[in-house]
Amino acid sequence: MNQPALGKEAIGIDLFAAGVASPKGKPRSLIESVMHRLRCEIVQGVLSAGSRLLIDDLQRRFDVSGGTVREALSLLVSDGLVHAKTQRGFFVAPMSLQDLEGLTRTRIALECESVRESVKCGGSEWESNLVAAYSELARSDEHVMRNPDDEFDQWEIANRNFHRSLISACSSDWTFRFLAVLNIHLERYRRLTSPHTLPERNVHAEHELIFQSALARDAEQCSLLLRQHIESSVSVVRQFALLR
Amino acid sequence: MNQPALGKEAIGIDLFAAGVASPKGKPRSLIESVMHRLRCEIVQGVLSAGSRLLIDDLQRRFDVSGGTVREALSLLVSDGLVHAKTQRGFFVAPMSLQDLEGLTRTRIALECESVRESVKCGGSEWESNLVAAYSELARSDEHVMRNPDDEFDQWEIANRNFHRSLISACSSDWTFRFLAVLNIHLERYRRLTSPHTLPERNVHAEHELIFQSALARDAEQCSLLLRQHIESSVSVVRQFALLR
DNA sequence: CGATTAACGATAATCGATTTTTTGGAGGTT
DNA sequence: AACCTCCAAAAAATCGATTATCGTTAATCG
Repeated sequence: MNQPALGKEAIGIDLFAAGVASPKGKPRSLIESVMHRLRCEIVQGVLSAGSRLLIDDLQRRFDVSGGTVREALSLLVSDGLVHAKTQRGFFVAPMSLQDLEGLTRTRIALECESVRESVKCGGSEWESNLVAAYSELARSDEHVMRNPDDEFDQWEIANRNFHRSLISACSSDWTFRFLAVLNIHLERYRRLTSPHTLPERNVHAEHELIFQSALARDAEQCSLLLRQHIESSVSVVRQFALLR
Repeated sequence: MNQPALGKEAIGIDLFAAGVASPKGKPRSLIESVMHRLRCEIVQGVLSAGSRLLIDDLQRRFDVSGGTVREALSLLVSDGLVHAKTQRGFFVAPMSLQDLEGLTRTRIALECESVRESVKCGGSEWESNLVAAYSELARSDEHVMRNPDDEFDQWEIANRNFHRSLISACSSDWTFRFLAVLNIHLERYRRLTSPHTLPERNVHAEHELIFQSALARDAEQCSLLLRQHIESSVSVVRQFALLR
């Protein structure tokens, strides 16, 4: 019968790159293009959290019809970057410390459990992917130290790939999907606060330890380090209390 | 500044009832109404997994314009019940044993971690909600034994409320949201297989044990029982191998 | 003077028509 | 038989205009 197997061309949430930098080919439709541009603007903070998304404005700004804008926005509801209220339009998802904490706890639940399983059952393919992702990230870590502004997009990609590689051995599509959503949102917080956290805590050292414990197949240790890694990034934000 | 605090009227995924039976008030717009009807049909299997969702058909069937259908569909992408492919339309999310397993594992990661925390930090309000939800479920468990067909919707609600109560003490909105999504999908599988699993394994007994360990504040035990509870429901499906 | 209602302007929701894109052959070529 | 190319039907994407709804301000009433 009919079993389309959900190809990579499915739109909506895309598992392969959710944030600003998208490796996906050229947009295949206006809707997709508008959706992508909106997503970037939201993640980058051009459209500020909580603000209203007026169809008319967007329609003029992107030079498309209202219906197209509406549909792009509806699709963006999928990854929670946009909220829709009946008869009152669309809004950029608000940001708050509470939201960030929820984001973080949920991420920990999913990612730590996944990494535990991956470390246990990962094969050689998993291992080599992980090694590759790690060295790429190590390179990016250095670059971003020098010129934070230029290299930030690249670092985001490398970071995402590293974390994805860690859990790629045996995680379900659903887990990937949710983590992708969480990561878009967390990226938004990172971009908001990154100008203020320049002399970054030693993220690189944390990554290295996680990487080593993964290769050493110490599932519990790896999971624990990962948890601390994820938690510590939120405490940086909390210190600056940029939110509310 | 602008902080709309995301009221309960937000559409898209709704945390309060995701499946067939929705306690939400009357739909406030055509889009919402179409969205809800489509969601029901998909969850109940009227629209079969993997099948194509033709705008023209739906438009005629629901007596609304194509644009309205498109937007309802776009919104349904949010909870993964509908997939959108650029220039090729919309599809009902496919079902497979693999998907079910992913759903289950992801649910376990989220729900078991959450219940652990809830049992630890739940106050008296949490406790009384849980007691209420449990007795409601116990009642439904009995009813559904007698006439499975009539009472199934009601049981789904009671079941959902019980599981939600368990973790309600300190779970984030994100966790709730994701669990709501997973539950819609799992409900679809339950409805698909429930005719074949009539003499249900003793679900009630499982719920009771979980309930008791929660009240006894035995977080680890509760989490473990919950994990087994969730796992065992998938193995039922696996036996019947209804999928693929 | 406070409260209730009426009228208005802004904006979301909806539709029907038009334009592209995809799909599934029919026929012809190697 | 496998592989193109071209064509027409089907379907999705897109638009511009119309209608319904909300929130606010102005007017009215007790």
